Formats: sequence, C-alpha cells, structure tokens
Amino acid sequence: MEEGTLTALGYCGGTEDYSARQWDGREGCEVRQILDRVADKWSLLVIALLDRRGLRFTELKREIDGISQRMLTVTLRQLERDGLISRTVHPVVPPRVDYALTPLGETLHATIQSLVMWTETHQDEIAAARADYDQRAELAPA
Amino acid sequence: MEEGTLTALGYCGGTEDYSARQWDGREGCEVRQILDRVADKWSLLVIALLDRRGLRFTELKREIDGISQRMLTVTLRQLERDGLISRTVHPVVPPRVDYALTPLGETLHATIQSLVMWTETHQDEIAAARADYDQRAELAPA
DNA sequence: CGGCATCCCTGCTGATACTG
DNA sequence: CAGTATCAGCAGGGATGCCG
Repeated sequence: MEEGTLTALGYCGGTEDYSARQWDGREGCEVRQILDRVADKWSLLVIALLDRRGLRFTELKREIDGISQRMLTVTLRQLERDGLISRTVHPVVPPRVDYALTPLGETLHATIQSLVMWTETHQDEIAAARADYDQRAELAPA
Repeated sequence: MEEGTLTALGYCGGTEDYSARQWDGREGCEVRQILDRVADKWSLLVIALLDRRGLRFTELKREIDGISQRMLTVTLRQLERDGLISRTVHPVVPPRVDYALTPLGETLHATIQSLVMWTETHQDEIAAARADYDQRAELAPA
C-alpha cells in the first residue's frame, strides 16, 4: 500500500508540499478529531507538564491552576485512551496514581513544547498587536 | 475565590530548562490565554490553511468544512487582533476580502504545521491505542 | 460577497457530595 | 488520595435575517 489514503484523511495527496494541498474539512475527519483533542486547552497543559517524570493526580491538579477535578480526570482519561499517557496505580493505602508520557506522548510533547515556547517568545508582540488593534477600533467609528 | 494575582507569566524562572520549571496555572496568565487562542479548534485550521497565499472569506469557509459563517468571522477577527493575520478589503463591486498571514503569523504557521504533521503521522497509532483501550474496557467491568 | 446582530439551545464545565 | 455521580449555569456556537 502506498499513500493510498481512504476518504477521511486530513490531506488528500502525496506526502510533501503540504502547503499546496487541500484540507479535508470533514468534521468526522480523523485528523481534525485528533487535532481537537491534542490542541485542547487542558490536554495541552497536561502534556506540556508531563516532561520526563510522572506526576500524581494531585500534583497535576496543583500545577494547573483553574482546572477542576472533573476536567482533569476527563482529560487524563482521554489522553490515556489515545495512548499518549500511561496511568499507574500503586496499591497503597492512600491511593497513589502516577501519570507519565508514553513514548508516543513524548513525541507529541516535543511539538507542543515548541508551541508553548512560541507563545512565550511572542507574547509581547501579540500584546502590542492587540493594543494597536484596540486603539484603532476606538478611532475608527467616527 | 480571591486569586487575583497580577503576576501573569507562563513560567516563573529563567529562560532555559523549561521542563523543570513550573507552570503558572493562573487562568489570567498571558501565556495560558494566548495558548488557548492559538490552540483553538478553528484558529488552528485557519492558520494551517493560510500558507503563503492569502485566501478569501468564502474560500476559507469552503475549505474548513463545518465552520459556520459566524465562527469564521469571529476567529478571523481574533487572529487579526492578535496580529497573526492581515485583512485586506478590495473596494470592488462584489466585495472581496483577503486574509493572509503576517510575518508573525508565519512563524506560528511553522509550529502549527508541525503539530498537524504530527497528527498525520501518528493517527494510526492513536487509532490503535483507542481500539486497545476500548476493548480492555469491555472486559474489565466484571 | 462579506459581515454584523439577534435569538436560542446544546453541552461543556464547575461545584458539590459521596465512595474505595 | 483519587476518583465517580449528579445537577445547575452559562457561554459557545448554529440558524436566521438584514445591510454595505
């Protein structure tokens, strides 16, 4: 089998020159679906946080301010289902559960890390652009 | 509910060894906010689509299946405000508006492209992981 | 064609309470 | 500690209708 993609893939051509290719917009599209999951608000933070060492449920909850217990649980379950993180239950009295990146998860981690770093690097430019835009908006409606 | 800290940065340390650093979890955090915007379901697709050549409103709408006119408009406005895309209005009879990446937007495009490619590359592994997880879930509840 | 305003409803999300 | 279950809210997002 070569690049014989079926119907619902993100791209519909060869393997290079992605830029010229068309997006499959179908909502059910596999790539779109995964992208939504992976680019999810909380998933992103969990993956970014889980670098090398595993973390306990509580540790994650503490690090990610603003996440509710429910959303953390849901997010972790999804990531586990997608094979991105592993869940290890230690049969001790105060229950202890560790979450860590799987090899697959680590490959994603790298990509996400670059996104995070991009954000860090350009936050000032964005802030400036916003200020600029907002100011212009105030002057325009005259 | 009295968490109104003003220090709102993503990281709280130096500039290296991001992995060991702590996330600022504060919701108002600048980085968190931008990350949410940038990792947004629709923003991601728009940025990924806008490679080099600009696209018209309608073209974007056609490419991104499932997006409503409203969400496309909203998304484009946000991206414009953030200085990631430019909006060019051509004063012709059937109105024509082109959207294109700004230099800043292009830097983001590269990062997002790698995320998209990651998804493409690993979609099979994820699908497999899901099937595996689901099957296990059926056997477990005894 | 492009885009804004309005209405409206779904479902995501957080808060709360209960178990192993 | 690490969840699950339940409920209520509110914002995200769709549908429609009207302008430039």
